[in-house]
Amino acid sequence: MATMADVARLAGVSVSTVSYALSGTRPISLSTRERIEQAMLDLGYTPNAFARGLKSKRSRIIALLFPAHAGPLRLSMLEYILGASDHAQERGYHLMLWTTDAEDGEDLAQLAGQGLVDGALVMEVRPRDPRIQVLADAGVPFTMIGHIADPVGLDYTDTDFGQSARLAVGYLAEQGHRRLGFVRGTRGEAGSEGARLEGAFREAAARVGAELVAVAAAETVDGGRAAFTRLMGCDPGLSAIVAFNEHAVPGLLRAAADLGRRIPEDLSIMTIDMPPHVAELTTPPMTTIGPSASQIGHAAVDMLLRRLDGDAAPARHLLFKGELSLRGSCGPAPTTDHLMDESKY
Amino acid sequence: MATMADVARLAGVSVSTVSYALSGTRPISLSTRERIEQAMLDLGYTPNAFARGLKSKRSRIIALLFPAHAGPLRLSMLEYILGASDHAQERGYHLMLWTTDAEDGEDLAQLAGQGLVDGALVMEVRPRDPRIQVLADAGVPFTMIGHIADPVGLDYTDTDFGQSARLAVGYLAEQGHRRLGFVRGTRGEAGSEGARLEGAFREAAARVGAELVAVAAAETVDGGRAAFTRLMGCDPGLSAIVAFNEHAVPGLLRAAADLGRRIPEDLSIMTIDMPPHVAELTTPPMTTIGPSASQIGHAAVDMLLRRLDGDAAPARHLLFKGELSLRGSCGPAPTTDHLMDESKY
DNA sequence: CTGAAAGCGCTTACAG
DNA sequence: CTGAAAGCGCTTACAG
Repeated sequence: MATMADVARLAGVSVSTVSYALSGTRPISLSTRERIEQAMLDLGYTPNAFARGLKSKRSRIIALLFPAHAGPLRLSMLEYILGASDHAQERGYHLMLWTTDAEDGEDLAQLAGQGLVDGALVMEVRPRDPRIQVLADAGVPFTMIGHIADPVGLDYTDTDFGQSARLAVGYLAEQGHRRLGFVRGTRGEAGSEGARLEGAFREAAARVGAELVAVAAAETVDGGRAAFTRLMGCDPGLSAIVAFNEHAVPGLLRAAADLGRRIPEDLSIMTIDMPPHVAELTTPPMTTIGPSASQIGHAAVDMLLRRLDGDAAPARHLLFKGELSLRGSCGPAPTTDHLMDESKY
Repeated sequence: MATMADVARLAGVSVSTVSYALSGTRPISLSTRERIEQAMLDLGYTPNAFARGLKSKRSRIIALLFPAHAGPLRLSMLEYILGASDHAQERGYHLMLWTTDAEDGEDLAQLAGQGLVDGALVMEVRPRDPRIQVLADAGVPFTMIGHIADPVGLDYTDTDFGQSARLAVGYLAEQGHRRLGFVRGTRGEAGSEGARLEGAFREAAARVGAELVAVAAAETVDGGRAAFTRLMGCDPGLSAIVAFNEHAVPGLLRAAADLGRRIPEDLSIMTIDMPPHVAELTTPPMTTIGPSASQIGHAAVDMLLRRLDGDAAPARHLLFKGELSLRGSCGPAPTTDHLMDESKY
């Protein structure tokens, strides 16, 4: 590999001149610049990333913290990762994947201490996520995708849960649904995504005068079945279910089929954050709601790089609107339910 | 951040002694070692990765080349990535994600030239993949997941297509299927995964005396529908379809339903390389065949690290057996077909 | 068993 | 507009 000294020699200048030509941080005469550029081309020169990082204290590497073992995988996770990675590379940064769970914080402190990364993106953030404190202590700037219970002073990107819930419930209400079910995952502690989204749906339902029962489901087929049974136990008359738990969807569908409930004629089902190709696999294909995961990943990188560029503005919280993708799993509420509803009044 | 000089000062030794204590490359007296370890703990010392990389010419970083825009995403890709990342971290390496397509090779040559990575893992390898030459020219050791048309002298891990095809066809033959359909993706040039797997299925079918018709399908719902129509046009009597194209599965299922073909009573469908949670989404759930993606990612890292440790053995080709996961989408061949078959003789 | 010193390839004040 | 030189924080012969 050619070094900067090689380039300087070939161009007949000093290494510092080569360095300045490369960074553009001081004026270089045209003829000198041209000789340097030619020399770099001739030698196939690429600056050594380690020397640069050692001296400049900037590595142009950002870490993506993804706790791979914290739960089942979903395709949307890959979309976040690729959205972030693509944009980091566009901006001239490398993206390093840290998949150790680092729950104890020990490993993560190690990693952060190496000075390898300029900043970090934190995925799958939980209400009291120990990683946040570790990063703060290590002085590593970071942006969250999602957020901890108390995100004051911290940058994050997230789904606009309020808007998503209003959009979903509004659509279902238009279709005549007045009794809704909501299924989240098992990790529903206060402040978790599941809990926040459930709250948003409750509010949205109240706003349109609909009833809502919510249950948690394990991220398995049986979990979905059990959730369906519990929902129907709570409200046998519910006509639509919103699932914030991709892995419970097969169980929901099968339990419904076992009871002879046709979808969408007897029961509507909507899923949150399920990518199109996955949504097409069910029969009928799933109507879904959610923001673009790759867009969120992209925006998280932008937020982080802004901090790395020295922006000292107050913390930003960037929310992304969910979009409704109509497929076949939602339809008008069944008429019999309408009659039942009306007979109550 | 504490430096090695800080540790040396606190422990009352020279920096070189600290360095040797850390690397273990020369004997250090117990008392000295203890003082050094205590000092490192007290200071929360972590070696600076850049200084280490600059001096030692080893970064302990490997790149994972994943062309994010080369086609639609599948969950198994995330499994490869996480399998590789996890194992790299276990072995003390960092994994850097390179998702630029780098088809022209220019970007990739840039990246490889920075000296940032000790080696690379190449995913989604195509028969004549320009990335391979770029890496070879840059002197970056690498391991492929999949392989180019002529992989002589190159390390790779891959699915054992022959075994997978024999297992799949053997199972279908046991169930009485004698006329099979095969659906691959659009990129079916000679030497591609699709072409190789198709060849393996042809051989396996011939071995058990079954007929096989193969078609390509676009990675869309409509692509799947069109493929179904073409298959049925070629052989209206086929009773089982193997899909090496996850994205075409919804179209296949719907086209079959449109013709009133029940699954699995009238038609069996099997999918290659579809993760369990995705396989559960269809009705009935998909019977699948394939190796563990995370295992392949893990093994690819092992292969690469062995080279980085100086292993000069001949190139290794490591094939992984596919496993059959029986779910609901395959069953015995319909009896009417049996009768039709027999009436021919 | 331990230390002093050179040097990896850059960046960046300092000097002209 | 350009150069000589210090120094980033390590590793590793060289010397004892």
